[in-house]
Order: sequence, then structure tokens, then C-alpha cells
Amino acid sequence: MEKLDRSFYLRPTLLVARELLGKVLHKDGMEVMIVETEAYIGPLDRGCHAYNHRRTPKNEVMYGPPGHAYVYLIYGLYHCLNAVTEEEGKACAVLLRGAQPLAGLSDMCLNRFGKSLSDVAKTEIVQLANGPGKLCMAMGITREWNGKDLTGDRFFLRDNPDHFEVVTSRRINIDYAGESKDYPWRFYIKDHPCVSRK
DNA sequence: GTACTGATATGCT
DNA sequence: GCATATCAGTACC
Repeated sequence: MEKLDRSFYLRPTLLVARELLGKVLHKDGMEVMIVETEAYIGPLDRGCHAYNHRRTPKNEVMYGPPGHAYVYLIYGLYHCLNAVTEEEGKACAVLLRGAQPLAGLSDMCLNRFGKSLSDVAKTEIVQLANGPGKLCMAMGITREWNGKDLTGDRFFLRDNPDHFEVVTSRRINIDYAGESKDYPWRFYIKDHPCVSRK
């Protein structure tokens, strides 16, 4: 399977969000398959950190070149991982909301539960990364990874030739976002157990 | 199974 | 001061 290169991210955000489903996120030997994403599109999107051209130290990376990781702290407690899309200056990104663990399960169990793989129940494995905060916890992604290149050697996304049935729906937990809250900018793999919400 | 609560960094008014 | 791109724990069906 081929590593996704810069040109994959240098495309319309909704297309990238849709096509990231089924792709494999790799970090330090751990691998998960992306099953749920959300698009956040720059200045016109009231759900986006960069709405109205808001530019802060926290969201600076979104304004940068595509194919980089935007990692931020939410509610002061959890991290969320995004892939920056489109050309430099556009402030668009795709939030990775959920994933299925594929490899490096013992490392992920330690990161998430502080337990070894043999002490973790099957139902807990499904819940290792079925949410944006959980995904970052399982893979050990913190603000140290903010701005990192997603086409590097330790941290990247791989292609996956398999085909999945995709469901499109509204985004989650952005009720404050006015007219933007109902945009159909969330995508997930149909009937997959690691999707955070139907 | 659903419902409510608390944790608390960052940026806004 | 107040709100938020969340999660885990508790209480109660």
C-alpha cells in the first residue's frame, strides 16, 4: 500500500474527507483504519476554528501547507487530530473522528487504559479509538505532533484499495455553529462498529 | 440502555 | 467571566 503524498491533501476538503475513509493512519508502528471524518472549511464555516479568518497560535497550522497534522486541545483535556487540506492560506482541515485498530494493539492499550493487551476485553478493543479524543489517546498524539508533516516516516497515512459504503451526515457537537451546523460534512463507513455515532 | 456531571486550556466578550 | 470540533464515571431505568 502506498503512502499518500502531498497531492492527495491538495484537493477540495470535502473530497479529501470522503476519501480518507478506509485509509490507514500509521504512527510509530501503530496502525488504525480511519472510519469516520468531518470537514472543517475555513472562514465561511461557523464550526471551524478559522471562521471569519480567525487566526491564533492554536490554529496557525491550518493556514499552512496541506498534508500536515493540526493537533489541538479540546475542553482543556483531550486532543483532536486533523489533516490540513487545500493550498497554503486556505485554513481547511479534516477532523479524524474514529478509527479501527489494526496493528500495535498492545501499545495502544497501554496508552488508553494503562493495561496490557491480554487484560483488555474485546469490547474495549473496539472502543480504543472510536472518537477523536480516544484516537489521539490511543496513538499517543499530543500537541508535540502539531504541525508535523503527514508524509514523513514515523507518522503518515497509507492508501487502502478496499471499497466501503459511505454514509454522509451532519457533524457532531457543533450546535452553536448556526447555519453551519447542518452542513452534511461528516462521513463514515456504513455499519462499522468503530464509528462514534450513527 | 439513556442522562447527567465534572474535568479544565484556549480564545472570545 | 463564558463557551467549546470530548470522555469517563455515576445514577437510574
